[in-house]
Amino acid sequence: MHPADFLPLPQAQYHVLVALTAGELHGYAIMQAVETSSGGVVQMGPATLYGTLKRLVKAALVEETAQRPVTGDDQRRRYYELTGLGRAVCIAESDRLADLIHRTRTNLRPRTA
Amino acid sequence: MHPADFLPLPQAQYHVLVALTAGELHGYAIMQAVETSSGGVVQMGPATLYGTLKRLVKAALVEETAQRPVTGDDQRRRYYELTGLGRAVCIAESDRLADLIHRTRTNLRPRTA
DNA sequence: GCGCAATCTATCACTTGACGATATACCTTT
DNA sequence: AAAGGTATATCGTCAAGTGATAGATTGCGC
Repeated sequence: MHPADFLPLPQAQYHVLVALTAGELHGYAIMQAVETSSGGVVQMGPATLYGTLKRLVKAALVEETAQRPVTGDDQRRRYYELTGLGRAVCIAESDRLADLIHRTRTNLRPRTA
Repeated sequence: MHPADFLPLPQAQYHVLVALTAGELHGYAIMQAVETSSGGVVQMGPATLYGTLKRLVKAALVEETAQRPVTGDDQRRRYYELTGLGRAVCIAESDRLADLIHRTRTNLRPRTA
Protein backbone atom coordinates (compact mmCIF):
# COMPACT_ATOMS: atom_id res chain seq x y z
CA MET A 1 0.00 0.00 0.00
CA HIS A 2 1.21 3.46 -0.94
CA PRO A 3 0.89 6.29 1.60
CA ALA A 4 -1.24 8.35 -0.77
CA ASP A 5 -3.87 5.61 -0.78
CA PHE A 6 -4.78 6.54 2.80
CA LEU A 7 -5.53 10.17 2.01
CA PRO A 8 -7.52 11.99 3.07
CA LEU A 9 -7.07 10.47 6.50
CA PRO A 10 -10.01 10.61 8.95
CA GLN A 11 -9.48 13.26 11.62
CA ALA A 12 -9.27 10.97 14.64
CA GLN A 13 -6.69 8.79 12.91
CA TYR A 14 -4.56 11.79 12.08
CA HIS A 15 -4.72 13.02 15.65
CA VAL A 16 -3.49 9.68 16.94
CA LEU A 17 -0.69 9.47 14.39
CA VAL A 18 0.49 12.97 15.27
CA ALA A 19 0.46 12.13 18.97
CA LEU A 20 2.63 9.10 18.25
CA THR A 21 5.22 11.14 16.36
CA ALA A 22 6.45 12.13 19.82
CA GLY A 23 7.39 8.50 20.49
CA GLU A 24 5.65 5.40 21.75
CA LEU A 25 2.67 5.90 24.01
CA HIS A 26 0.01 3.77 25.61
CA GLY A 27 -3.65 4.34 24.80
CA TYR A 28 -4.63 6.44 27.74
CA ALA A 29 -1.58 8.66 27.24
CA ILE A 30 -2.58 9.21 23.60
CA MET A 31 -6.00 10.34 24.71
CA GLN A 32 -4.49 12.83 27.11
CA ALA A 33 -1.86 14.01 24.65
CA VAL A 34 -4.48 14.77 22.01
CA GLU A 35 -6.60 16.74 24.42
CA THR A 36 -3.75 18.57 26.13
CA SER A 37 -1.74 19.50 23.06
CA SER A 38 -4.86 20.84 21.34
CA GLY A 39 -5.56 23.06 24.31
CA GLY A 40 -8.71 21.08 25.02
CA VAL A 41 -10.20 21.75 21.60
CA VAL A 42 -10.06 18.10 20.56
CA GLN A 43 -11.54 15.85 23.20
CA MET A 44 -11.09 12.18 22.46
CA GLY A 45 -13.01 9.72 24.62
CA PRO A 46 -12.18 6.05 25.03
CA ALA A 47 -14.63 4.89 22.35
CA THR A 48 -13.02 7.08 19.72
CA LEU A 49 -9.51 6.26 20.81
CA TYR A 50 -9.70 2.50 20.99
CA GLY A 51 -11.84 2.23 17.89
CA THR A 52 -9.39 4.38 15.99
CA LEU A 53 -6.41 2.52 17.37
CA LYS A 54 -7.88 -0.75 16.19
CA ARG A 55 -8.29 0.63 12.68
CA LEU A 56 -4.77 2.00 12.62
CA VAL A 57 -3.27 -1.30 13.72
CA LYS A 58 -5.34 -3.17 11.16
CA ALA A 59 -4.12 -0.76 8.46
CA ALA A 60 -0.54 -1.27 9.68
CA LEU A 61 0.02 2.43 10.35
CA VAL A 62 0.59 1.72 14.02
CA GLU A 63 1.75 -1.35 15.90
CA GLU A 64 1.95 -2.49 19.46
CA THR A 65 5.51 -2.34 20.73
CA ALA A 66 7.33 -5.59 21.33
CA GLN A 67 9.12 -4.38 24.44
CA ARG A 68 7.74 -2.86 27.58
CA PRO A 69 9.50 -0.02 29.38
CA VAL A 70 11.75 -1.22 32.17
CA THR A 71 10.93 1.48 34.68
CA GLY A 72 7.56 2.55 35.93
CA ASP A 73 5.67 -0.17 34.18
CA ASP A 74 1.95 -0.75 34.60
CA GLN A 75 0.93 -4.14 33.38
CA ARG A 76 -2.42 -2.93 32.05
CA ARG A 77 -0.79 -0.59 29.58
CA ARG A 78 -0.43 -1.40 25.92
CA TYR A 79 2.13 0.68 24.09
CA TYR A 80 1.88 1.73 20.46
CA GLU A 81 4.29 3.23 17.95
CA LEU A 82 4.21 4.39 14.35
CA THR A 83 5.24 1.96 11.64
CA GLY A 84 7.33 3.20 8.71
CA LEU A 85 4.14 3.38 6.70
CA GLY A 86 2.39 5.26 9.48
CA ARG A 87 5.14 7.84 9.53
CA ALA A 88 4.90 8.25 5.76
CA VAL A 89 1.12 8.61 5.87
CA CYS A 90 1.34 11.17 8.67
CA ILE A 91 3.77 13.24 6.63
CA ALA A 92 1.69 12.89 3.48
CA GLU A 93 -1.45 14.02 5.26
CA SER A 94 0.43 16.93 6.81
CA ASP A 95 1.62 18.00 3.37
CA ARG A 96 -1.89 17.80 2.01
CA LEU A 97 -3.25 19.93 4.85
CA ALA A 98 -0.40 22.40 4.55
CA ASP A 99 -1.58 23.04 1.03
CA LEU A 100 -5.13 23.80 2.17
CA ILE A 101 -3.85 26.10 4.86
CA HIS A 102 -1.67 27.92 2.40
CA ARG A 103 -4.54 28.44 0.01
CA THR A 104 -6.75 29.70 2.82
CA ARG A 105 -4.19 32.18 4.03
CA THR A 106 -3.34 33.40 0.57
CA ASN A 107 -6.98 33.96 -0.32
CA LEU A 108 -8.15 35.45 2.94
CA ARG A 109 -5.17 37.68 3.52
CA PRO A 110 -6.56 41.21 3.51
CA ARG A 111 -5.53 43.07 0.39
CA THR A 112 -2.48 45.09 1.30
CA ALA A 113 -1.99 47.34 -1.68
CA MET B 1 -21.58 31.51 18.16
CA HIS B 2 -17.84 31.76 18.56
CA PRO B 3 -15.58 30.37 15.79
CA ALA B 4 -13.80 28.04 18.23
CA ASP B 5 -17.11 26.31 18.94
CA PHE B 6 -17.00 24.76 15.47
CA LEU B 7 -13.62 23.14 15.95
CA PRO B 8 -12.57 20.57 15.01
CA LEU B 9 -14.41 21.04 11.73
CA PRO B 10 -15.38 17.93 9.76
CA GLN B 11 -13.14 17.41 6.74
CA ALA B 12 -15.72 17.87 4.03
CA GLN B 13 -16.86 21.14 5.58
CA TYR B 14 -13.33 22.42 5.73
CA HIS B 15 -12.75 21.52 2.10
CA VAL B 16 -15.81 23.46 1.03
CA LEU B 17 -14.88 26.49 3.13
CA VAL B 18 -11.37 26.54 1.69
CA ALA B 19 -12.74 26.30 -1.84
CA LEU B 20 -14.96 29.30 -1.13
CA THR B 21 -12.05 31.41 0.10
CA ALA B 22 -11.30 31.89 -3.58
CA GLY B 23 -14.61 33.72 -3.98
CA GLU B 24 -18.21 32.80 -4.59
CA LEU B 25 -18.85 29.57 -6.44
CA HIS B 26 -21.82 27.44 -7.36
CA GLY B 27 -22.11 23.88 -6.07
CA TYR B 28 -20.79 22.03 -9.05
CA ALA B 29 -17.81 24.36 -9.26
CA ILE B 30 -16.99 23.70 -5.60
CA MET B 31 -16.97 19.98 -6.30
CA GLN B 32 -14.56 20.46 -9.18
CA ALA B 33 -12.38 22.92 -7.28
CA VAL B 34 -11.94 20.52 -4.37
CA GLU B 35 -10.98 17.67 -6.65
CA THR B 36 -8.75 19.68 -8.95
CA SER B 37 -6.88 21.67 -6.37
CA SER B 38 -6.15 18.54 -4.35
CA GLY B 39 -4.67 16.90 -7.41
CA GLY B 40 -7.49 14.37 -7.42
CA VAL B 41 -6.73 13.15 -3.90
CA VAL B 42 -10.02 14.44 -2.49
CA GLN B 43 -12.96 13.37 -4.58
CA MET B 44 -16.21 14.90 -3.52
CA GLY B 45 -19.36 13.47 -5.05
CA PRO B 46 -22.72 15.25 -5.18
CA ALA B 47 -24.03 13.55 -2.06
CA THR B 48 -21.14 14.79 0.05
CA LEU B 49 -21.18 18.24 -1.49
CA TYR B 50 -24.86 19.06 -1.19
CA GLY B 51 -25.19 17.45 2.20
CA THR B 52 -22.22 19.43 3.43
CA LEU B 53 -23.47 22.67 1.87
CA LYS B 54 -26.80 22.25 3.61
CA ARG B 55 -25.02 21.88 6.97
CA LEU B 56 -22.81 24.87 6.33
CA VAL B 57 -25.73 27.10 5.39
CA LYS B 58 -27.66 25.93 8.43
CA ALA B 59 -24.63 26.74 10.61
CA ALA B 60 -24.36 30.16 8.93
CA LEU B 61 -20.79 29.59 7.79
CA VAL B 62 -21.89 29.90 4.18
CA GLU B 63 -24.78 31.65 2.50
CA GLU B 64 -26.35 31.74 -0.88
CA THR B 65 -25.48 34.94 -2.69
CA ALA B 66 -28.18 37.49 -3.19
CA GLN B 67 -27.02 38.54 -6.63
CA ARG B 68 -26.39 36.43 -9.67
CA PRO B 69 -23.47 37.08 -11.99
CA VAL B 70 -24.39 39.26 -14.95
CA THR B 71 -22.40 37.40 -17.57
CA GLY B 72 -22.48 33.72 -18.40
CA ASP B 73 -25.33 32.93 -16.09
CA ASP B 74 -26.95 29.52 -15.87
CA GLN B 75 -30.29 29.62 -14.14
CA ARG B 76 -29.76 26.23 -12.51
CA ARG B 77 -26.76 27.39 -10.60
CA ARG B 78 -26.90 28.38 -6.97
CA TYR B 79 -23.98 30.48 -5.81
CA TYR B 80 -22.50 30.39 -2.34
CA GLU B 81 -20.08 32.54 -0.41
CA LEU B 82 -18.44 32.58 3.00
CA THR B 83 -20.07 34.54 5.78
CA GLY B 84 -17.92 36.53 8.19
CA LEU B 85 -18.27 33.68 10.63
CA GLY B 86 -17.36 31.16 7.95
CA ARG B 87 -14.18 33.06 7.21
CA ALA B 88 -13.27 33.14 10.89
CA VAL B 89 -13.93 29.44 11.31
CA CYS B 90 -11.86 28.61 8.25
CA ILE B 91 -8.94 30.58 9.64
CA ALA B 92 -9.34 29.06 13.10
CA GLU B 93 -9.35 25.55 11.70
CA SER B 94 -6.33 26.36 9.56
CA ASP B 95 -4.48 27.57 12.64
CA ARG B 96 -5.40 24.43 14.53
CA LEU B 97 -4.14 22.21 11.70
CA ALA B 98 -0.99 24.26 11.30
CA ASP B 99 -0.17 23.36 14.85
CA LEU B 100 -0.57 19.64 14.20
CA ILE B 101 1.58 19.91 11.09
CA HIS B 102 4.25 21.75 12.97
CA ARG B 103 4.35 19.14 15.68
CA THR B 104 4.53 16.37 13.10
CA ARG B 105 7.39 17.98 11.27
CA THR B 106 9.32 18.82 14.39
CA ASN B 107 9.02 15.31 15.75
CA LEU B 108 9.64 13.41 12.54
CA ARG B 109 12.43 15.57 11.25
CA PRO B 110 15.47 13.25 11.11
CA ARG B 111 17.93 14.02 13.87
CA THR B 112 20.53 16.32 12.40
CA ALA B 113 23.69 16.50 14.49
C1' DG C 1 -34.33 22.92 -34.78
C1' DC C 2 -33.06 18.24 -33.08
C1' DG C 3 -30.55 15.08 -30.62
C1' DC C 4 -27.08 14.20 -27.30
C1' DA C 5 -23.56 14.82 -24.07
C1' DA C 6 -22.17 17.66 -20.46
C1' DT C 7 -23.63 20.50 -16.65
C1' DC C 8 -26.02 21.14 -12.35
C1' DT C 9 -28.81 20.34 -8.35
C1' DA C 10 -30.81 16.94 -5.49
C1' DT C 11 -32.03 12.80 -2.72
C1' DC C 12 -31.86 7.80 -1.32
C1' DA C 13 -29.73 4.08 0.86
C1' DC C 14 -25.78 2.39 2.80
C1' DT C 15 -21.18 2.38 4.99
C1' DT C 16 -17.87 4.40 7.85
C1' DG C 17 -16.51 7.31 11.55
C1' DA C 18 -17.22 9.57 15.95
C1' DC C 19 -18.64 9.42 20.58
C1' DG C 20 -21.30 9.31 25.36
C1' DA C 21 -22.11 6.00 28.55
C1' DT C 22 -20.87 2.24 30.81
C1' DA C 23 -18.19 -1.90 32.46
C1' DT C 24 -14.24 -4.04 34.46
C1' DA C 25 -9.97 -4.16 36.50
C1' DC C 26 -5.60 -2.36 38.41
C1' DC C 27 -2.73 0.94 40.73
C1' DT C 28 -1.70 4.47 44.24
C1' DT C 29 -2.44 6.91 48.29
C1' DT C 30 -3.94 7.23 52.72
C1' DA D 1 -9.32 -1.58 52.86
C1' DA D 2 -11.61 2.21 50.90
C1' DA D 3 -11.43 5.82 47.49
C1' DG D 4 -10.13 7.94 43.43
C1' DG D 5 -7.41 8.10 39.49
C1' DT D 6 -5.46 5.10 35.69
C1' DA D 7 -6.24 2.03 31.88
C1' DT D 8 -8.42 -0.88 28.38
C1' DA D 9 -12.59 -2.20 26.16
C1' DT D 10 -17.28 -2.50 24.07
C1' DC D 11 -22.24 -1.24 23.23
C1' DG D 12 -25.51 1.50 21.12
C1' DT D 13 -26.41 5.48 18.72
C1' DC D 14 -25.88 9.50 16.05
C1' DA D 15 -23.10 12.26 12.63
C1' DA D 16 -20.54 12.24 8.54
C1' DG D 17 -19.23 10.53 4.11
C1' DT D 18 -20.35 8.41 -0.32
C1' DG D 19 -21.91 5.54 -4.64
C1' DA D 20 -25.75 5.34 -7.30
C1' DT D 21 -29.28 7.37 -9.32
C1' DA D 22 -32.68 10.79 -10.96
C1' DG D 23 -34.24 14.74 -13.43
C1' DA D 24 -33.88 19.24 -15.25
C1' DT D 25 -31.18 22.71 -18.06
C1' DT D 26 -27.67 24.12 -21.10
C1' DG D 27 -24.47 24.12 -24.93
C1' DC D 28 -22.82 21.94 -29.05
C1' DG D 29 -22.66 19.42 -33.45
C1' DC D 30 -25.17 18.66 -37.19
